[in-house]
Amino acid sequence: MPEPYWVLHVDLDEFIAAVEVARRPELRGKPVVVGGTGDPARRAVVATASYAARAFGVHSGMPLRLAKKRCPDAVFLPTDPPAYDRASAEVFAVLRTFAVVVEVLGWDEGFLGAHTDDPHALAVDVRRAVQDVTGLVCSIGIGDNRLRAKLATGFAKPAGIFRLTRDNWVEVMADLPTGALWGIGPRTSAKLAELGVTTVRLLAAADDTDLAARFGPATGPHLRQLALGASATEVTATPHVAKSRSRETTFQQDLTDRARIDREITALAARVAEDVAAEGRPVLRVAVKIRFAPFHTATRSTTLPNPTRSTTDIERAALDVTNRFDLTRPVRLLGVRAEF
DNA sequence: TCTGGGGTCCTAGGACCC
DNA sequence: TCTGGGGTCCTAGGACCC
Repeated sequence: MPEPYWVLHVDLDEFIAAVEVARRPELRGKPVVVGGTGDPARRAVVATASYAARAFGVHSGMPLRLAKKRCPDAVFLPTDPPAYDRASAEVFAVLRTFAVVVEVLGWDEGFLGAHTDDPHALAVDVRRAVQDVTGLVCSIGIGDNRLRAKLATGFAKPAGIFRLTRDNWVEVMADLPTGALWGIGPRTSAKLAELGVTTVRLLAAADDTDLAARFGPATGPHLRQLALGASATEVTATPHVAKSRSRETTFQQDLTDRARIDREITALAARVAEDVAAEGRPVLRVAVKIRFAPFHTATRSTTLPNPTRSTTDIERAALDVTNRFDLTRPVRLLGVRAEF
């Protein structure tokens, strides 16, 4: 009899903070907040907070200023993406030593597809190997599909292993708010609540026609599938091919000078062109993103007359698109994106 | 609590064509 | 006369995730 197929979701605990602590052992166990330049007075957010800092109510995505307020004694560190790239590569190298298919989801998480009679034993082995080789601690979710494996990890943390399948789905998930599902965020959760759908159980029992009317023909019914715990099972090692490349900057002081805006757009377009050149694929569209003070975001884009890899073409297109905005309001962020 | 940076996918309206 | 219906592309925005 063939061994059953399992999906494992491996997720590093407090990854970025853990990488920083690994090279500064004196910080172990202390509140550590990594984000921006490490200066909590500047416009930036928390990339990762250590568990000790989370105890003070600090979490990812929170403005550094607020993190400083909640946890004044925390050590604030700048982000160092190359260091996280290296640590991530080490972790995935360990995962690939196992007889599994490895799919990268991000710096600090991935899926494993495995044929095994004992997924728990496999998870124990993987967790030990990752810690032995890299010093980093991970949690592992075991599922009979991708969604359940991913959600299981949330119950496994920190440093644990949890199994979520069709057998315990209702018991574990049914009474949780819809926002507990992977793919339902605050907006969708609030809209569902307007329909009286507050829990996973109620969403699972909702009417597809009603959901389609509110969320669109594909998204509506898809939401109910999430509540049933249904999802794809396939894990693929095929490397991800980017569909776009972008660069954006939030300015410490809002921009009002038009010439300055054009210079910044040109610089961003040049950086994007550099990234694109490394990719070697021609660009089909160019988009510009502008966030006006206090926080309203607009985008404009254009399909290029001809596919191009040329820096000047990309810069010119970005400047043309920029011209289509009303630039009388102060600008907080500028971004340029190239699509393949 | 004044909210980064880098991505992806879906929706919807209008243009345009047959 | 002022009107069908389907298909596809373009564009802007919304929402989500790490």
